[in-house]
Amino acid sequence: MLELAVLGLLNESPMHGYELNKRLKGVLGPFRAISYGTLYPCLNALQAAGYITADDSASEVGVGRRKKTTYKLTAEGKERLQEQLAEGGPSAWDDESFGVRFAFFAQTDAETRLRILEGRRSRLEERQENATSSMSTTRGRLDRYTLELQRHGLESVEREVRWLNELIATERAGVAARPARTRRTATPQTAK
Amino acid sequence: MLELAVLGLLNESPMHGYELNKRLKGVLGPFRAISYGTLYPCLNALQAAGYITADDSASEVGVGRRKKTTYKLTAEGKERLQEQLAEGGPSAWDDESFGVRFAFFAQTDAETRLRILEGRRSRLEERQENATSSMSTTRGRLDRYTLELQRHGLESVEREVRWLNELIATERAGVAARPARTRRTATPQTAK
DNA sequence: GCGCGATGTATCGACCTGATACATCGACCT
DNA sequence: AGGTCGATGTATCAGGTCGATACATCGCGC
Repeated sequence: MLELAVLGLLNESPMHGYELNKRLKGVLGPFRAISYGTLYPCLNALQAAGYITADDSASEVGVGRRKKTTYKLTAEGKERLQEQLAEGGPSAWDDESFGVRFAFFAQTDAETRLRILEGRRSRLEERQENATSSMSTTRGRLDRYTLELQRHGLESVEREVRWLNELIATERAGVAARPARTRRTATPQTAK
Repeated sequence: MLELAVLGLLNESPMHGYELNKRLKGVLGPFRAISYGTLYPCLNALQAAGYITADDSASEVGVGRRKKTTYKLTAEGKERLQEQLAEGGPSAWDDESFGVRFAFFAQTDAETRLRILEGRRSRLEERQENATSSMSTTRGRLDRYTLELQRHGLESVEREVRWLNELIATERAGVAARPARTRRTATPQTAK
């Protein structure tokens, strides 16, 4: 999750932890930043796994120099990123994950984009059912505020579904225009 | 946070951990349930602090009886709940907290309701500014999808602000109708 | 009489957050 | 020059939370 975001950002250009964090909040939401207590351990793990390198540019000029560490993707890191982007499984429809996956859609192939969009939509529809069924169960026994909160929540979900519908339609139109061309030996998909 | 939700729910009626968890998901979002790994430790802490009691109804009929623990608010617990409800500080405008605070608005006095609603709104407006300013900074350098994500996020925030505006208007009208009557010696407010 | 899904309690490792600490840099003020 | 202040930059830790997992009982239908 965070791993994907970091890899994707570093793929655009190498940068410091601090800048990474700022860019991250533009990608994760676009609100909601993550904390350094999460980022730095993640960076260390990524480095240990060989997906990124950490150039410590302080070697010059001896003491007192400000510590700056520039992180860069390795070849393995790029491969890893491609893997992650291609994998559009159920974990990608979560609130948290979806935003990140979507943010890197430009680097994702059309098939995966569609799968993620549709997965997200069905996840949302599932929620609508849960909510409406639980509302009819507790029929009228809630106070005004609780009711209003649920109504607003439900409306938000409906809005997101409509948004997804538009996106899906656009994607399909795009796919129809240049059919299944992703410059890659199409791994034979089991139809539907 | 979770503490408030548990206290508020138990104030309506005593219940088991399992039911508590189900009700919680009706209150926290109304999506997003919390896990038992969070709930039970919290219940234990609450019990240790003397805010709730845990009646273990298995004492009868000897062995093999199914374990059921009914949690109930104590007098201290009710006091604690009132404290928590009255305290409408900055921590209450967070995404997570706000939903819970709102769900118990029926038990909250009008003044606090208004403070929380307005605090939430200013929090949201702050976000709008951040987002729009960072958008003009990175002017045009984002791809189509990132842009679309930000646009949608911003639109959601705008919608919530409008929602809050309506709620605030309603609250004010209500306060105007029965002026400052909360059956409680009005602690002399510094005007405005 | 037997399986199966809902009810019910509980814990553990892995992960994340918010607070905190420390240090340097550039810019502006006096 | 000297000073303060906010942004940049790296890092850790206690405490809280999640998801998975384990166990056991209840009521129901077949």
